[in-house]
Amino acid sequence: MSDNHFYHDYMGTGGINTFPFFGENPSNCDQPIIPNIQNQNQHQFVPSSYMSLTECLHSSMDYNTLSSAFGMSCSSSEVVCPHVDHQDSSRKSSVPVAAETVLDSPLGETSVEIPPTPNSSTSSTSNEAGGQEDSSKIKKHMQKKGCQEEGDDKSKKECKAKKKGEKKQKEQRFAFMTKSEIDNLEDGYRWRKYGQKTVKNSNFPRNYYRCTTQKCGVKKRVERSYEDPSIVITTYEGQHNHHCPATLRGNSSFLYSSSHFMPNFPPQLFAQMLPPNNQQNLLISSPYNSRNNYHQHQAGNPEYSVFGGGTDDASWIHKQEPP
DNA sequence: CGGGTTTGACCCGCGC
DNA sequence: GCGCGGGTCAAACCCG
Repeated sequence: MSDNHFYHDYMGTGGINTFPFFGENPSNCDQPIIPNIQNQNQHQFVPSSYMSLTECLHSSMDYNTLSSAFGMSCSSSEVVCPHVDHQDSSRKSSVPVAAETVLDSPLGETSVEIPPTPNSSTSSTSNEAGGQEDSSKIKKHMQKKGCQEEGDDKSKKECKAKKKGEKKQKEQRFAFMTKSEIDNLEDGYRWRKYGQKTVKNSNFPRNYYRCTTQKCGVKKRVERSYEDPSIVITTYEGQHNHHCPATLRGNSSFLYSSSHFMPNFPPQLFAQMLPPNNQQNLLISSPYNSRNNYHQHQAGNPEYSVFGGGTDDASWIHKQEPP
């Protein structure tokens, strides 16, 4: 089993598909595959040779491009791990998908992209992530008090009708697997745990976290693979509408890169842009890695493509030395 | 005392 | 309609 995988599920396509970089067989998870983005001819952010992370971030590549490179099309925007969702794929496949995705430019400017899909009748901004949570809270509150207190059948019916109308929109999601002994991997953001559930067919509970920043509705789920307990599956939902707190403390070019330029993009994703064949890769531990280790790796090193392995967090990225 | 965690209860969507 | 399972709430608790 490799240590670093991404899976992709195209929501709304009627079933679970794997992340494009992994081919068509979900069971391919055992084969570590570095994204060959060059082959994704519709994606233009990768030049003829691999670029450095910094180059990537300073290039015309934006969240949009990146997200599409990762298969996060705007109309189908969930990346999931089959280990997590296979067991429940029948449910998932019928979940409606948000028709639009909020994308952040490399400079942190938020833009709204509305894809030309029939479902794209609404639009949203990243700030609505928090608003969505607020509304759901209100909704809950209404359910518990408002609707019940009003009492008469008419208002109850109206309440129900309203609920039917406002079908819950799915936030953009993606999941990744990391080999780690630590469940809650440090990613620079501050999270508050709000729930824990036992998962069917798994000995390990699933933990629910919410970004502690006010009005940021980003959530993440953390669980261990029931197939390989050493693997942590982290699922992010939504997009941060603020800078990474660790960035604000300001202590690393890495944070600057991943969080300033692409504040909503988890650092771990950058690890997927690794050049598979460059000779000198620096594995840089994240500055918010408590151990603050720095490691140098060579191509062919068995630890290559491992991020998080050997330390207590998975926030490593590879950096290509300039030619 | 404020902020985070725990955990039982509740809600909701889905399949049967 | 019912039961199941995932997701969320919120009171109680913990900790620095």
